[in-house]
Amino acid sequence: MEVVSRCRTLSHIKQLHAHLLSAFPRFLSIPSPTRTKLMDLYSISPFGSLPLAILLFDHLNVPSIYDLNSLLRGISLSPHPSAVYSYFRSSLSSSCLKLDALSYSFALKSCASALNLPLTCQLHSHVLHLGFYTDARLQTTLIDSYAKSGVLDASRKVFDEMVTRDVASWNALISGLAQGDRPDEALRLFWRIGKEDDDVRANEVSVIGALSACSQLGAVSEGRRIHEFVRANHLDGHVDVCNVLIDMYSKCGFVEEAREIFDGMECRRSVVTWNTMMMGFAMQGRTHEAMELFERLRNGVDGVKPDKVSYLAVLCACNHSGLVDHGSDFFESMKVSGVVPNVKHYGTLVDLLGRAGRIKQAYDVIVSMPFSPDIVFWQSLLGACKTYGNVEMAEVASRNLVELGSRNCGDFVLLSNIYAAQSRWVDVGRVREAMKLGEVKKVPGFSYIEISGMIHKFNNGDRGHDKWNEISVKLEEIRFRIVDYGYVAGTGFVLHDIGDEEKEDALYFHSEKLAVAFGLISSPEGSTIQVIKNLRICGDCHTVMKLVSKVYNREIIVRDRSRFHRFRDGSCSCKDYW
DNA sequence: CTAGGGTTAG
Repeated sequence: MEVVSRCRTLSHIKQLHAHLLSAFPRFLSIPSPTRTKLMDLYSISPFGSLPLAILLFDHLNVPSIYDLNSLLRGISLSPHPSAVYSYFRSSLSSSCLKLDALSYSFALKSCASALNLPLTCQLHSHVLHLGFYTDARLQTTLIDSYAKSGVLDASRKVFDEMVTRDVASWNALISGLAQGDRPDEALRLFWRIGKEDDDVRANEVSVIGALSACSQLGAVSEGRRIHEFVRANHLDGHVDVCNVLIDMYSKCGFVEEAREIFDGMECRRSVVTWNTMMMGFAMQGRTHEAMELFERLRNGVDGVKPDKVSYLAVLCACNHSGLVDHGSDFFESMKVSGVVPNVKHYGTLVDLLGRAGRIKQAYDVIVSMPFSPDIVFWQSLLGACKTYGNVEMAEVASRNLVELGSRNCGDFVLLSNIYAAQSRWVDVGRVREAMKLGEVKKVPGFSYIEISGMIHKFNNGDRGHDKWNEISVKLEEIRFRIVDYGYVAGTGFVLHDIGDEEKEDALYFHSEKLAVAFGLISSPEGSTIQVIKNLRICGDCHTVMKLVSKVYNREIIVRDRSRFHRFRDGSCSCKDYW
């Protein structure tokens, strides 16, 4: 058995197998624990020997539950984990095999990866009937399966019902909440670790979940608190923890701090480390630094090579600063180095070409790609058409968006604005009619803003905010001051018009306007206003932000998806944008 | 005898 646990490569396993066959006449006569262990090795080894394990299993006259479980384990780790269920099902009807908690655990895991919610529920009720429900690891698997199927309340329920919880149970729920768009709850749960269950301490997985929640919220102060926790508990020796710290600081707008972590790492950097750092620079438009890192990576530092995400990062960096030719070169060199471009690479290339005004070229890429374009491609092309006033291509893009079933009001508004810019009012009316008829989904706009360590969430047209009176007074003031400055409000952009659903453009701007006004009343003069996770920065909103930064002499940083816009003294770091 | 929780991406 000792020899078995030392097997590290496929040839080791095969040697062992041969050795066992020389001692025993047949595979079937190898005594059970050893035989099962051998199967287990074949089953879970990362060298593609799972088919061999399956072959051996099918060969067994009387497989034990151990044999079955080691097979299920291997399949659940393979690229096709849903195959677990066919073995599971056939064993359900077999009389000689009694499935145990472990078998259910693997079956549940495969449900989660297949996003099969009904089956998850069914297995859950089996588990209850069979009396396996008290098994903590099985319950953790249930939490995870429900979370991956998007039913976080069910995960919570299982979590609350648990009698004895360990770190993994906490982590399963924290990660579930963080990935399921409920980052604030994830953070609250993180700080509860160790407070109610004795002997449970947060570990590296817990902080990874909590930090990824911070990145989503753009909550630096919270992130710093967790960073402190990481240092105090000596968790900063883990590469993955460092990666998430880099990501958190970058996504909150503090690349410098991300860089400090990157440079000061005591453990070896992985590709993910490099990619995360490059993405951080790309988001901020610091293209040079991103490209420099890419070159170092290409020269094989840290013993790692660029992968598809590395190429994506460098493409994003080029996109952000409008370096079309560099971007195209990277795209070509990626193909040469054997990295196959995927949707995201093509998406970035198309966006890059479109923003640079090479609309026809962008269109040619879309129609000649090796796969069919999704909604994002046409949205990106439509955005470029708006910038360059290309009505013909805008109509092509819109037609494709409708065909792909887009219900996003932004797509319609964009087309309408393109017509409006050409004074084609009949067409504008036609688009607005179509919006009313076509059940176009109104995007619930919201944004987060951080002011002295506190995160505030603003909803679309949020008149119910407790500072509403002050905010509305401030909005009026902003309006007058920027009008004095010579700004003429364009279509739909009326600062005091919050909550007016009749004006489609207003749909986008509410939360930004609220957040900026709130920032101006709540933060000390001269300080930076950080608006995080905005709906969309476009057109008039961009203009107004620039003016506010000049008129009020304040820096405003806005994160719009994967881009940071830094408004300062009347200009913006995103020059290629509008 | 075996098991559960994790980071980068248009």
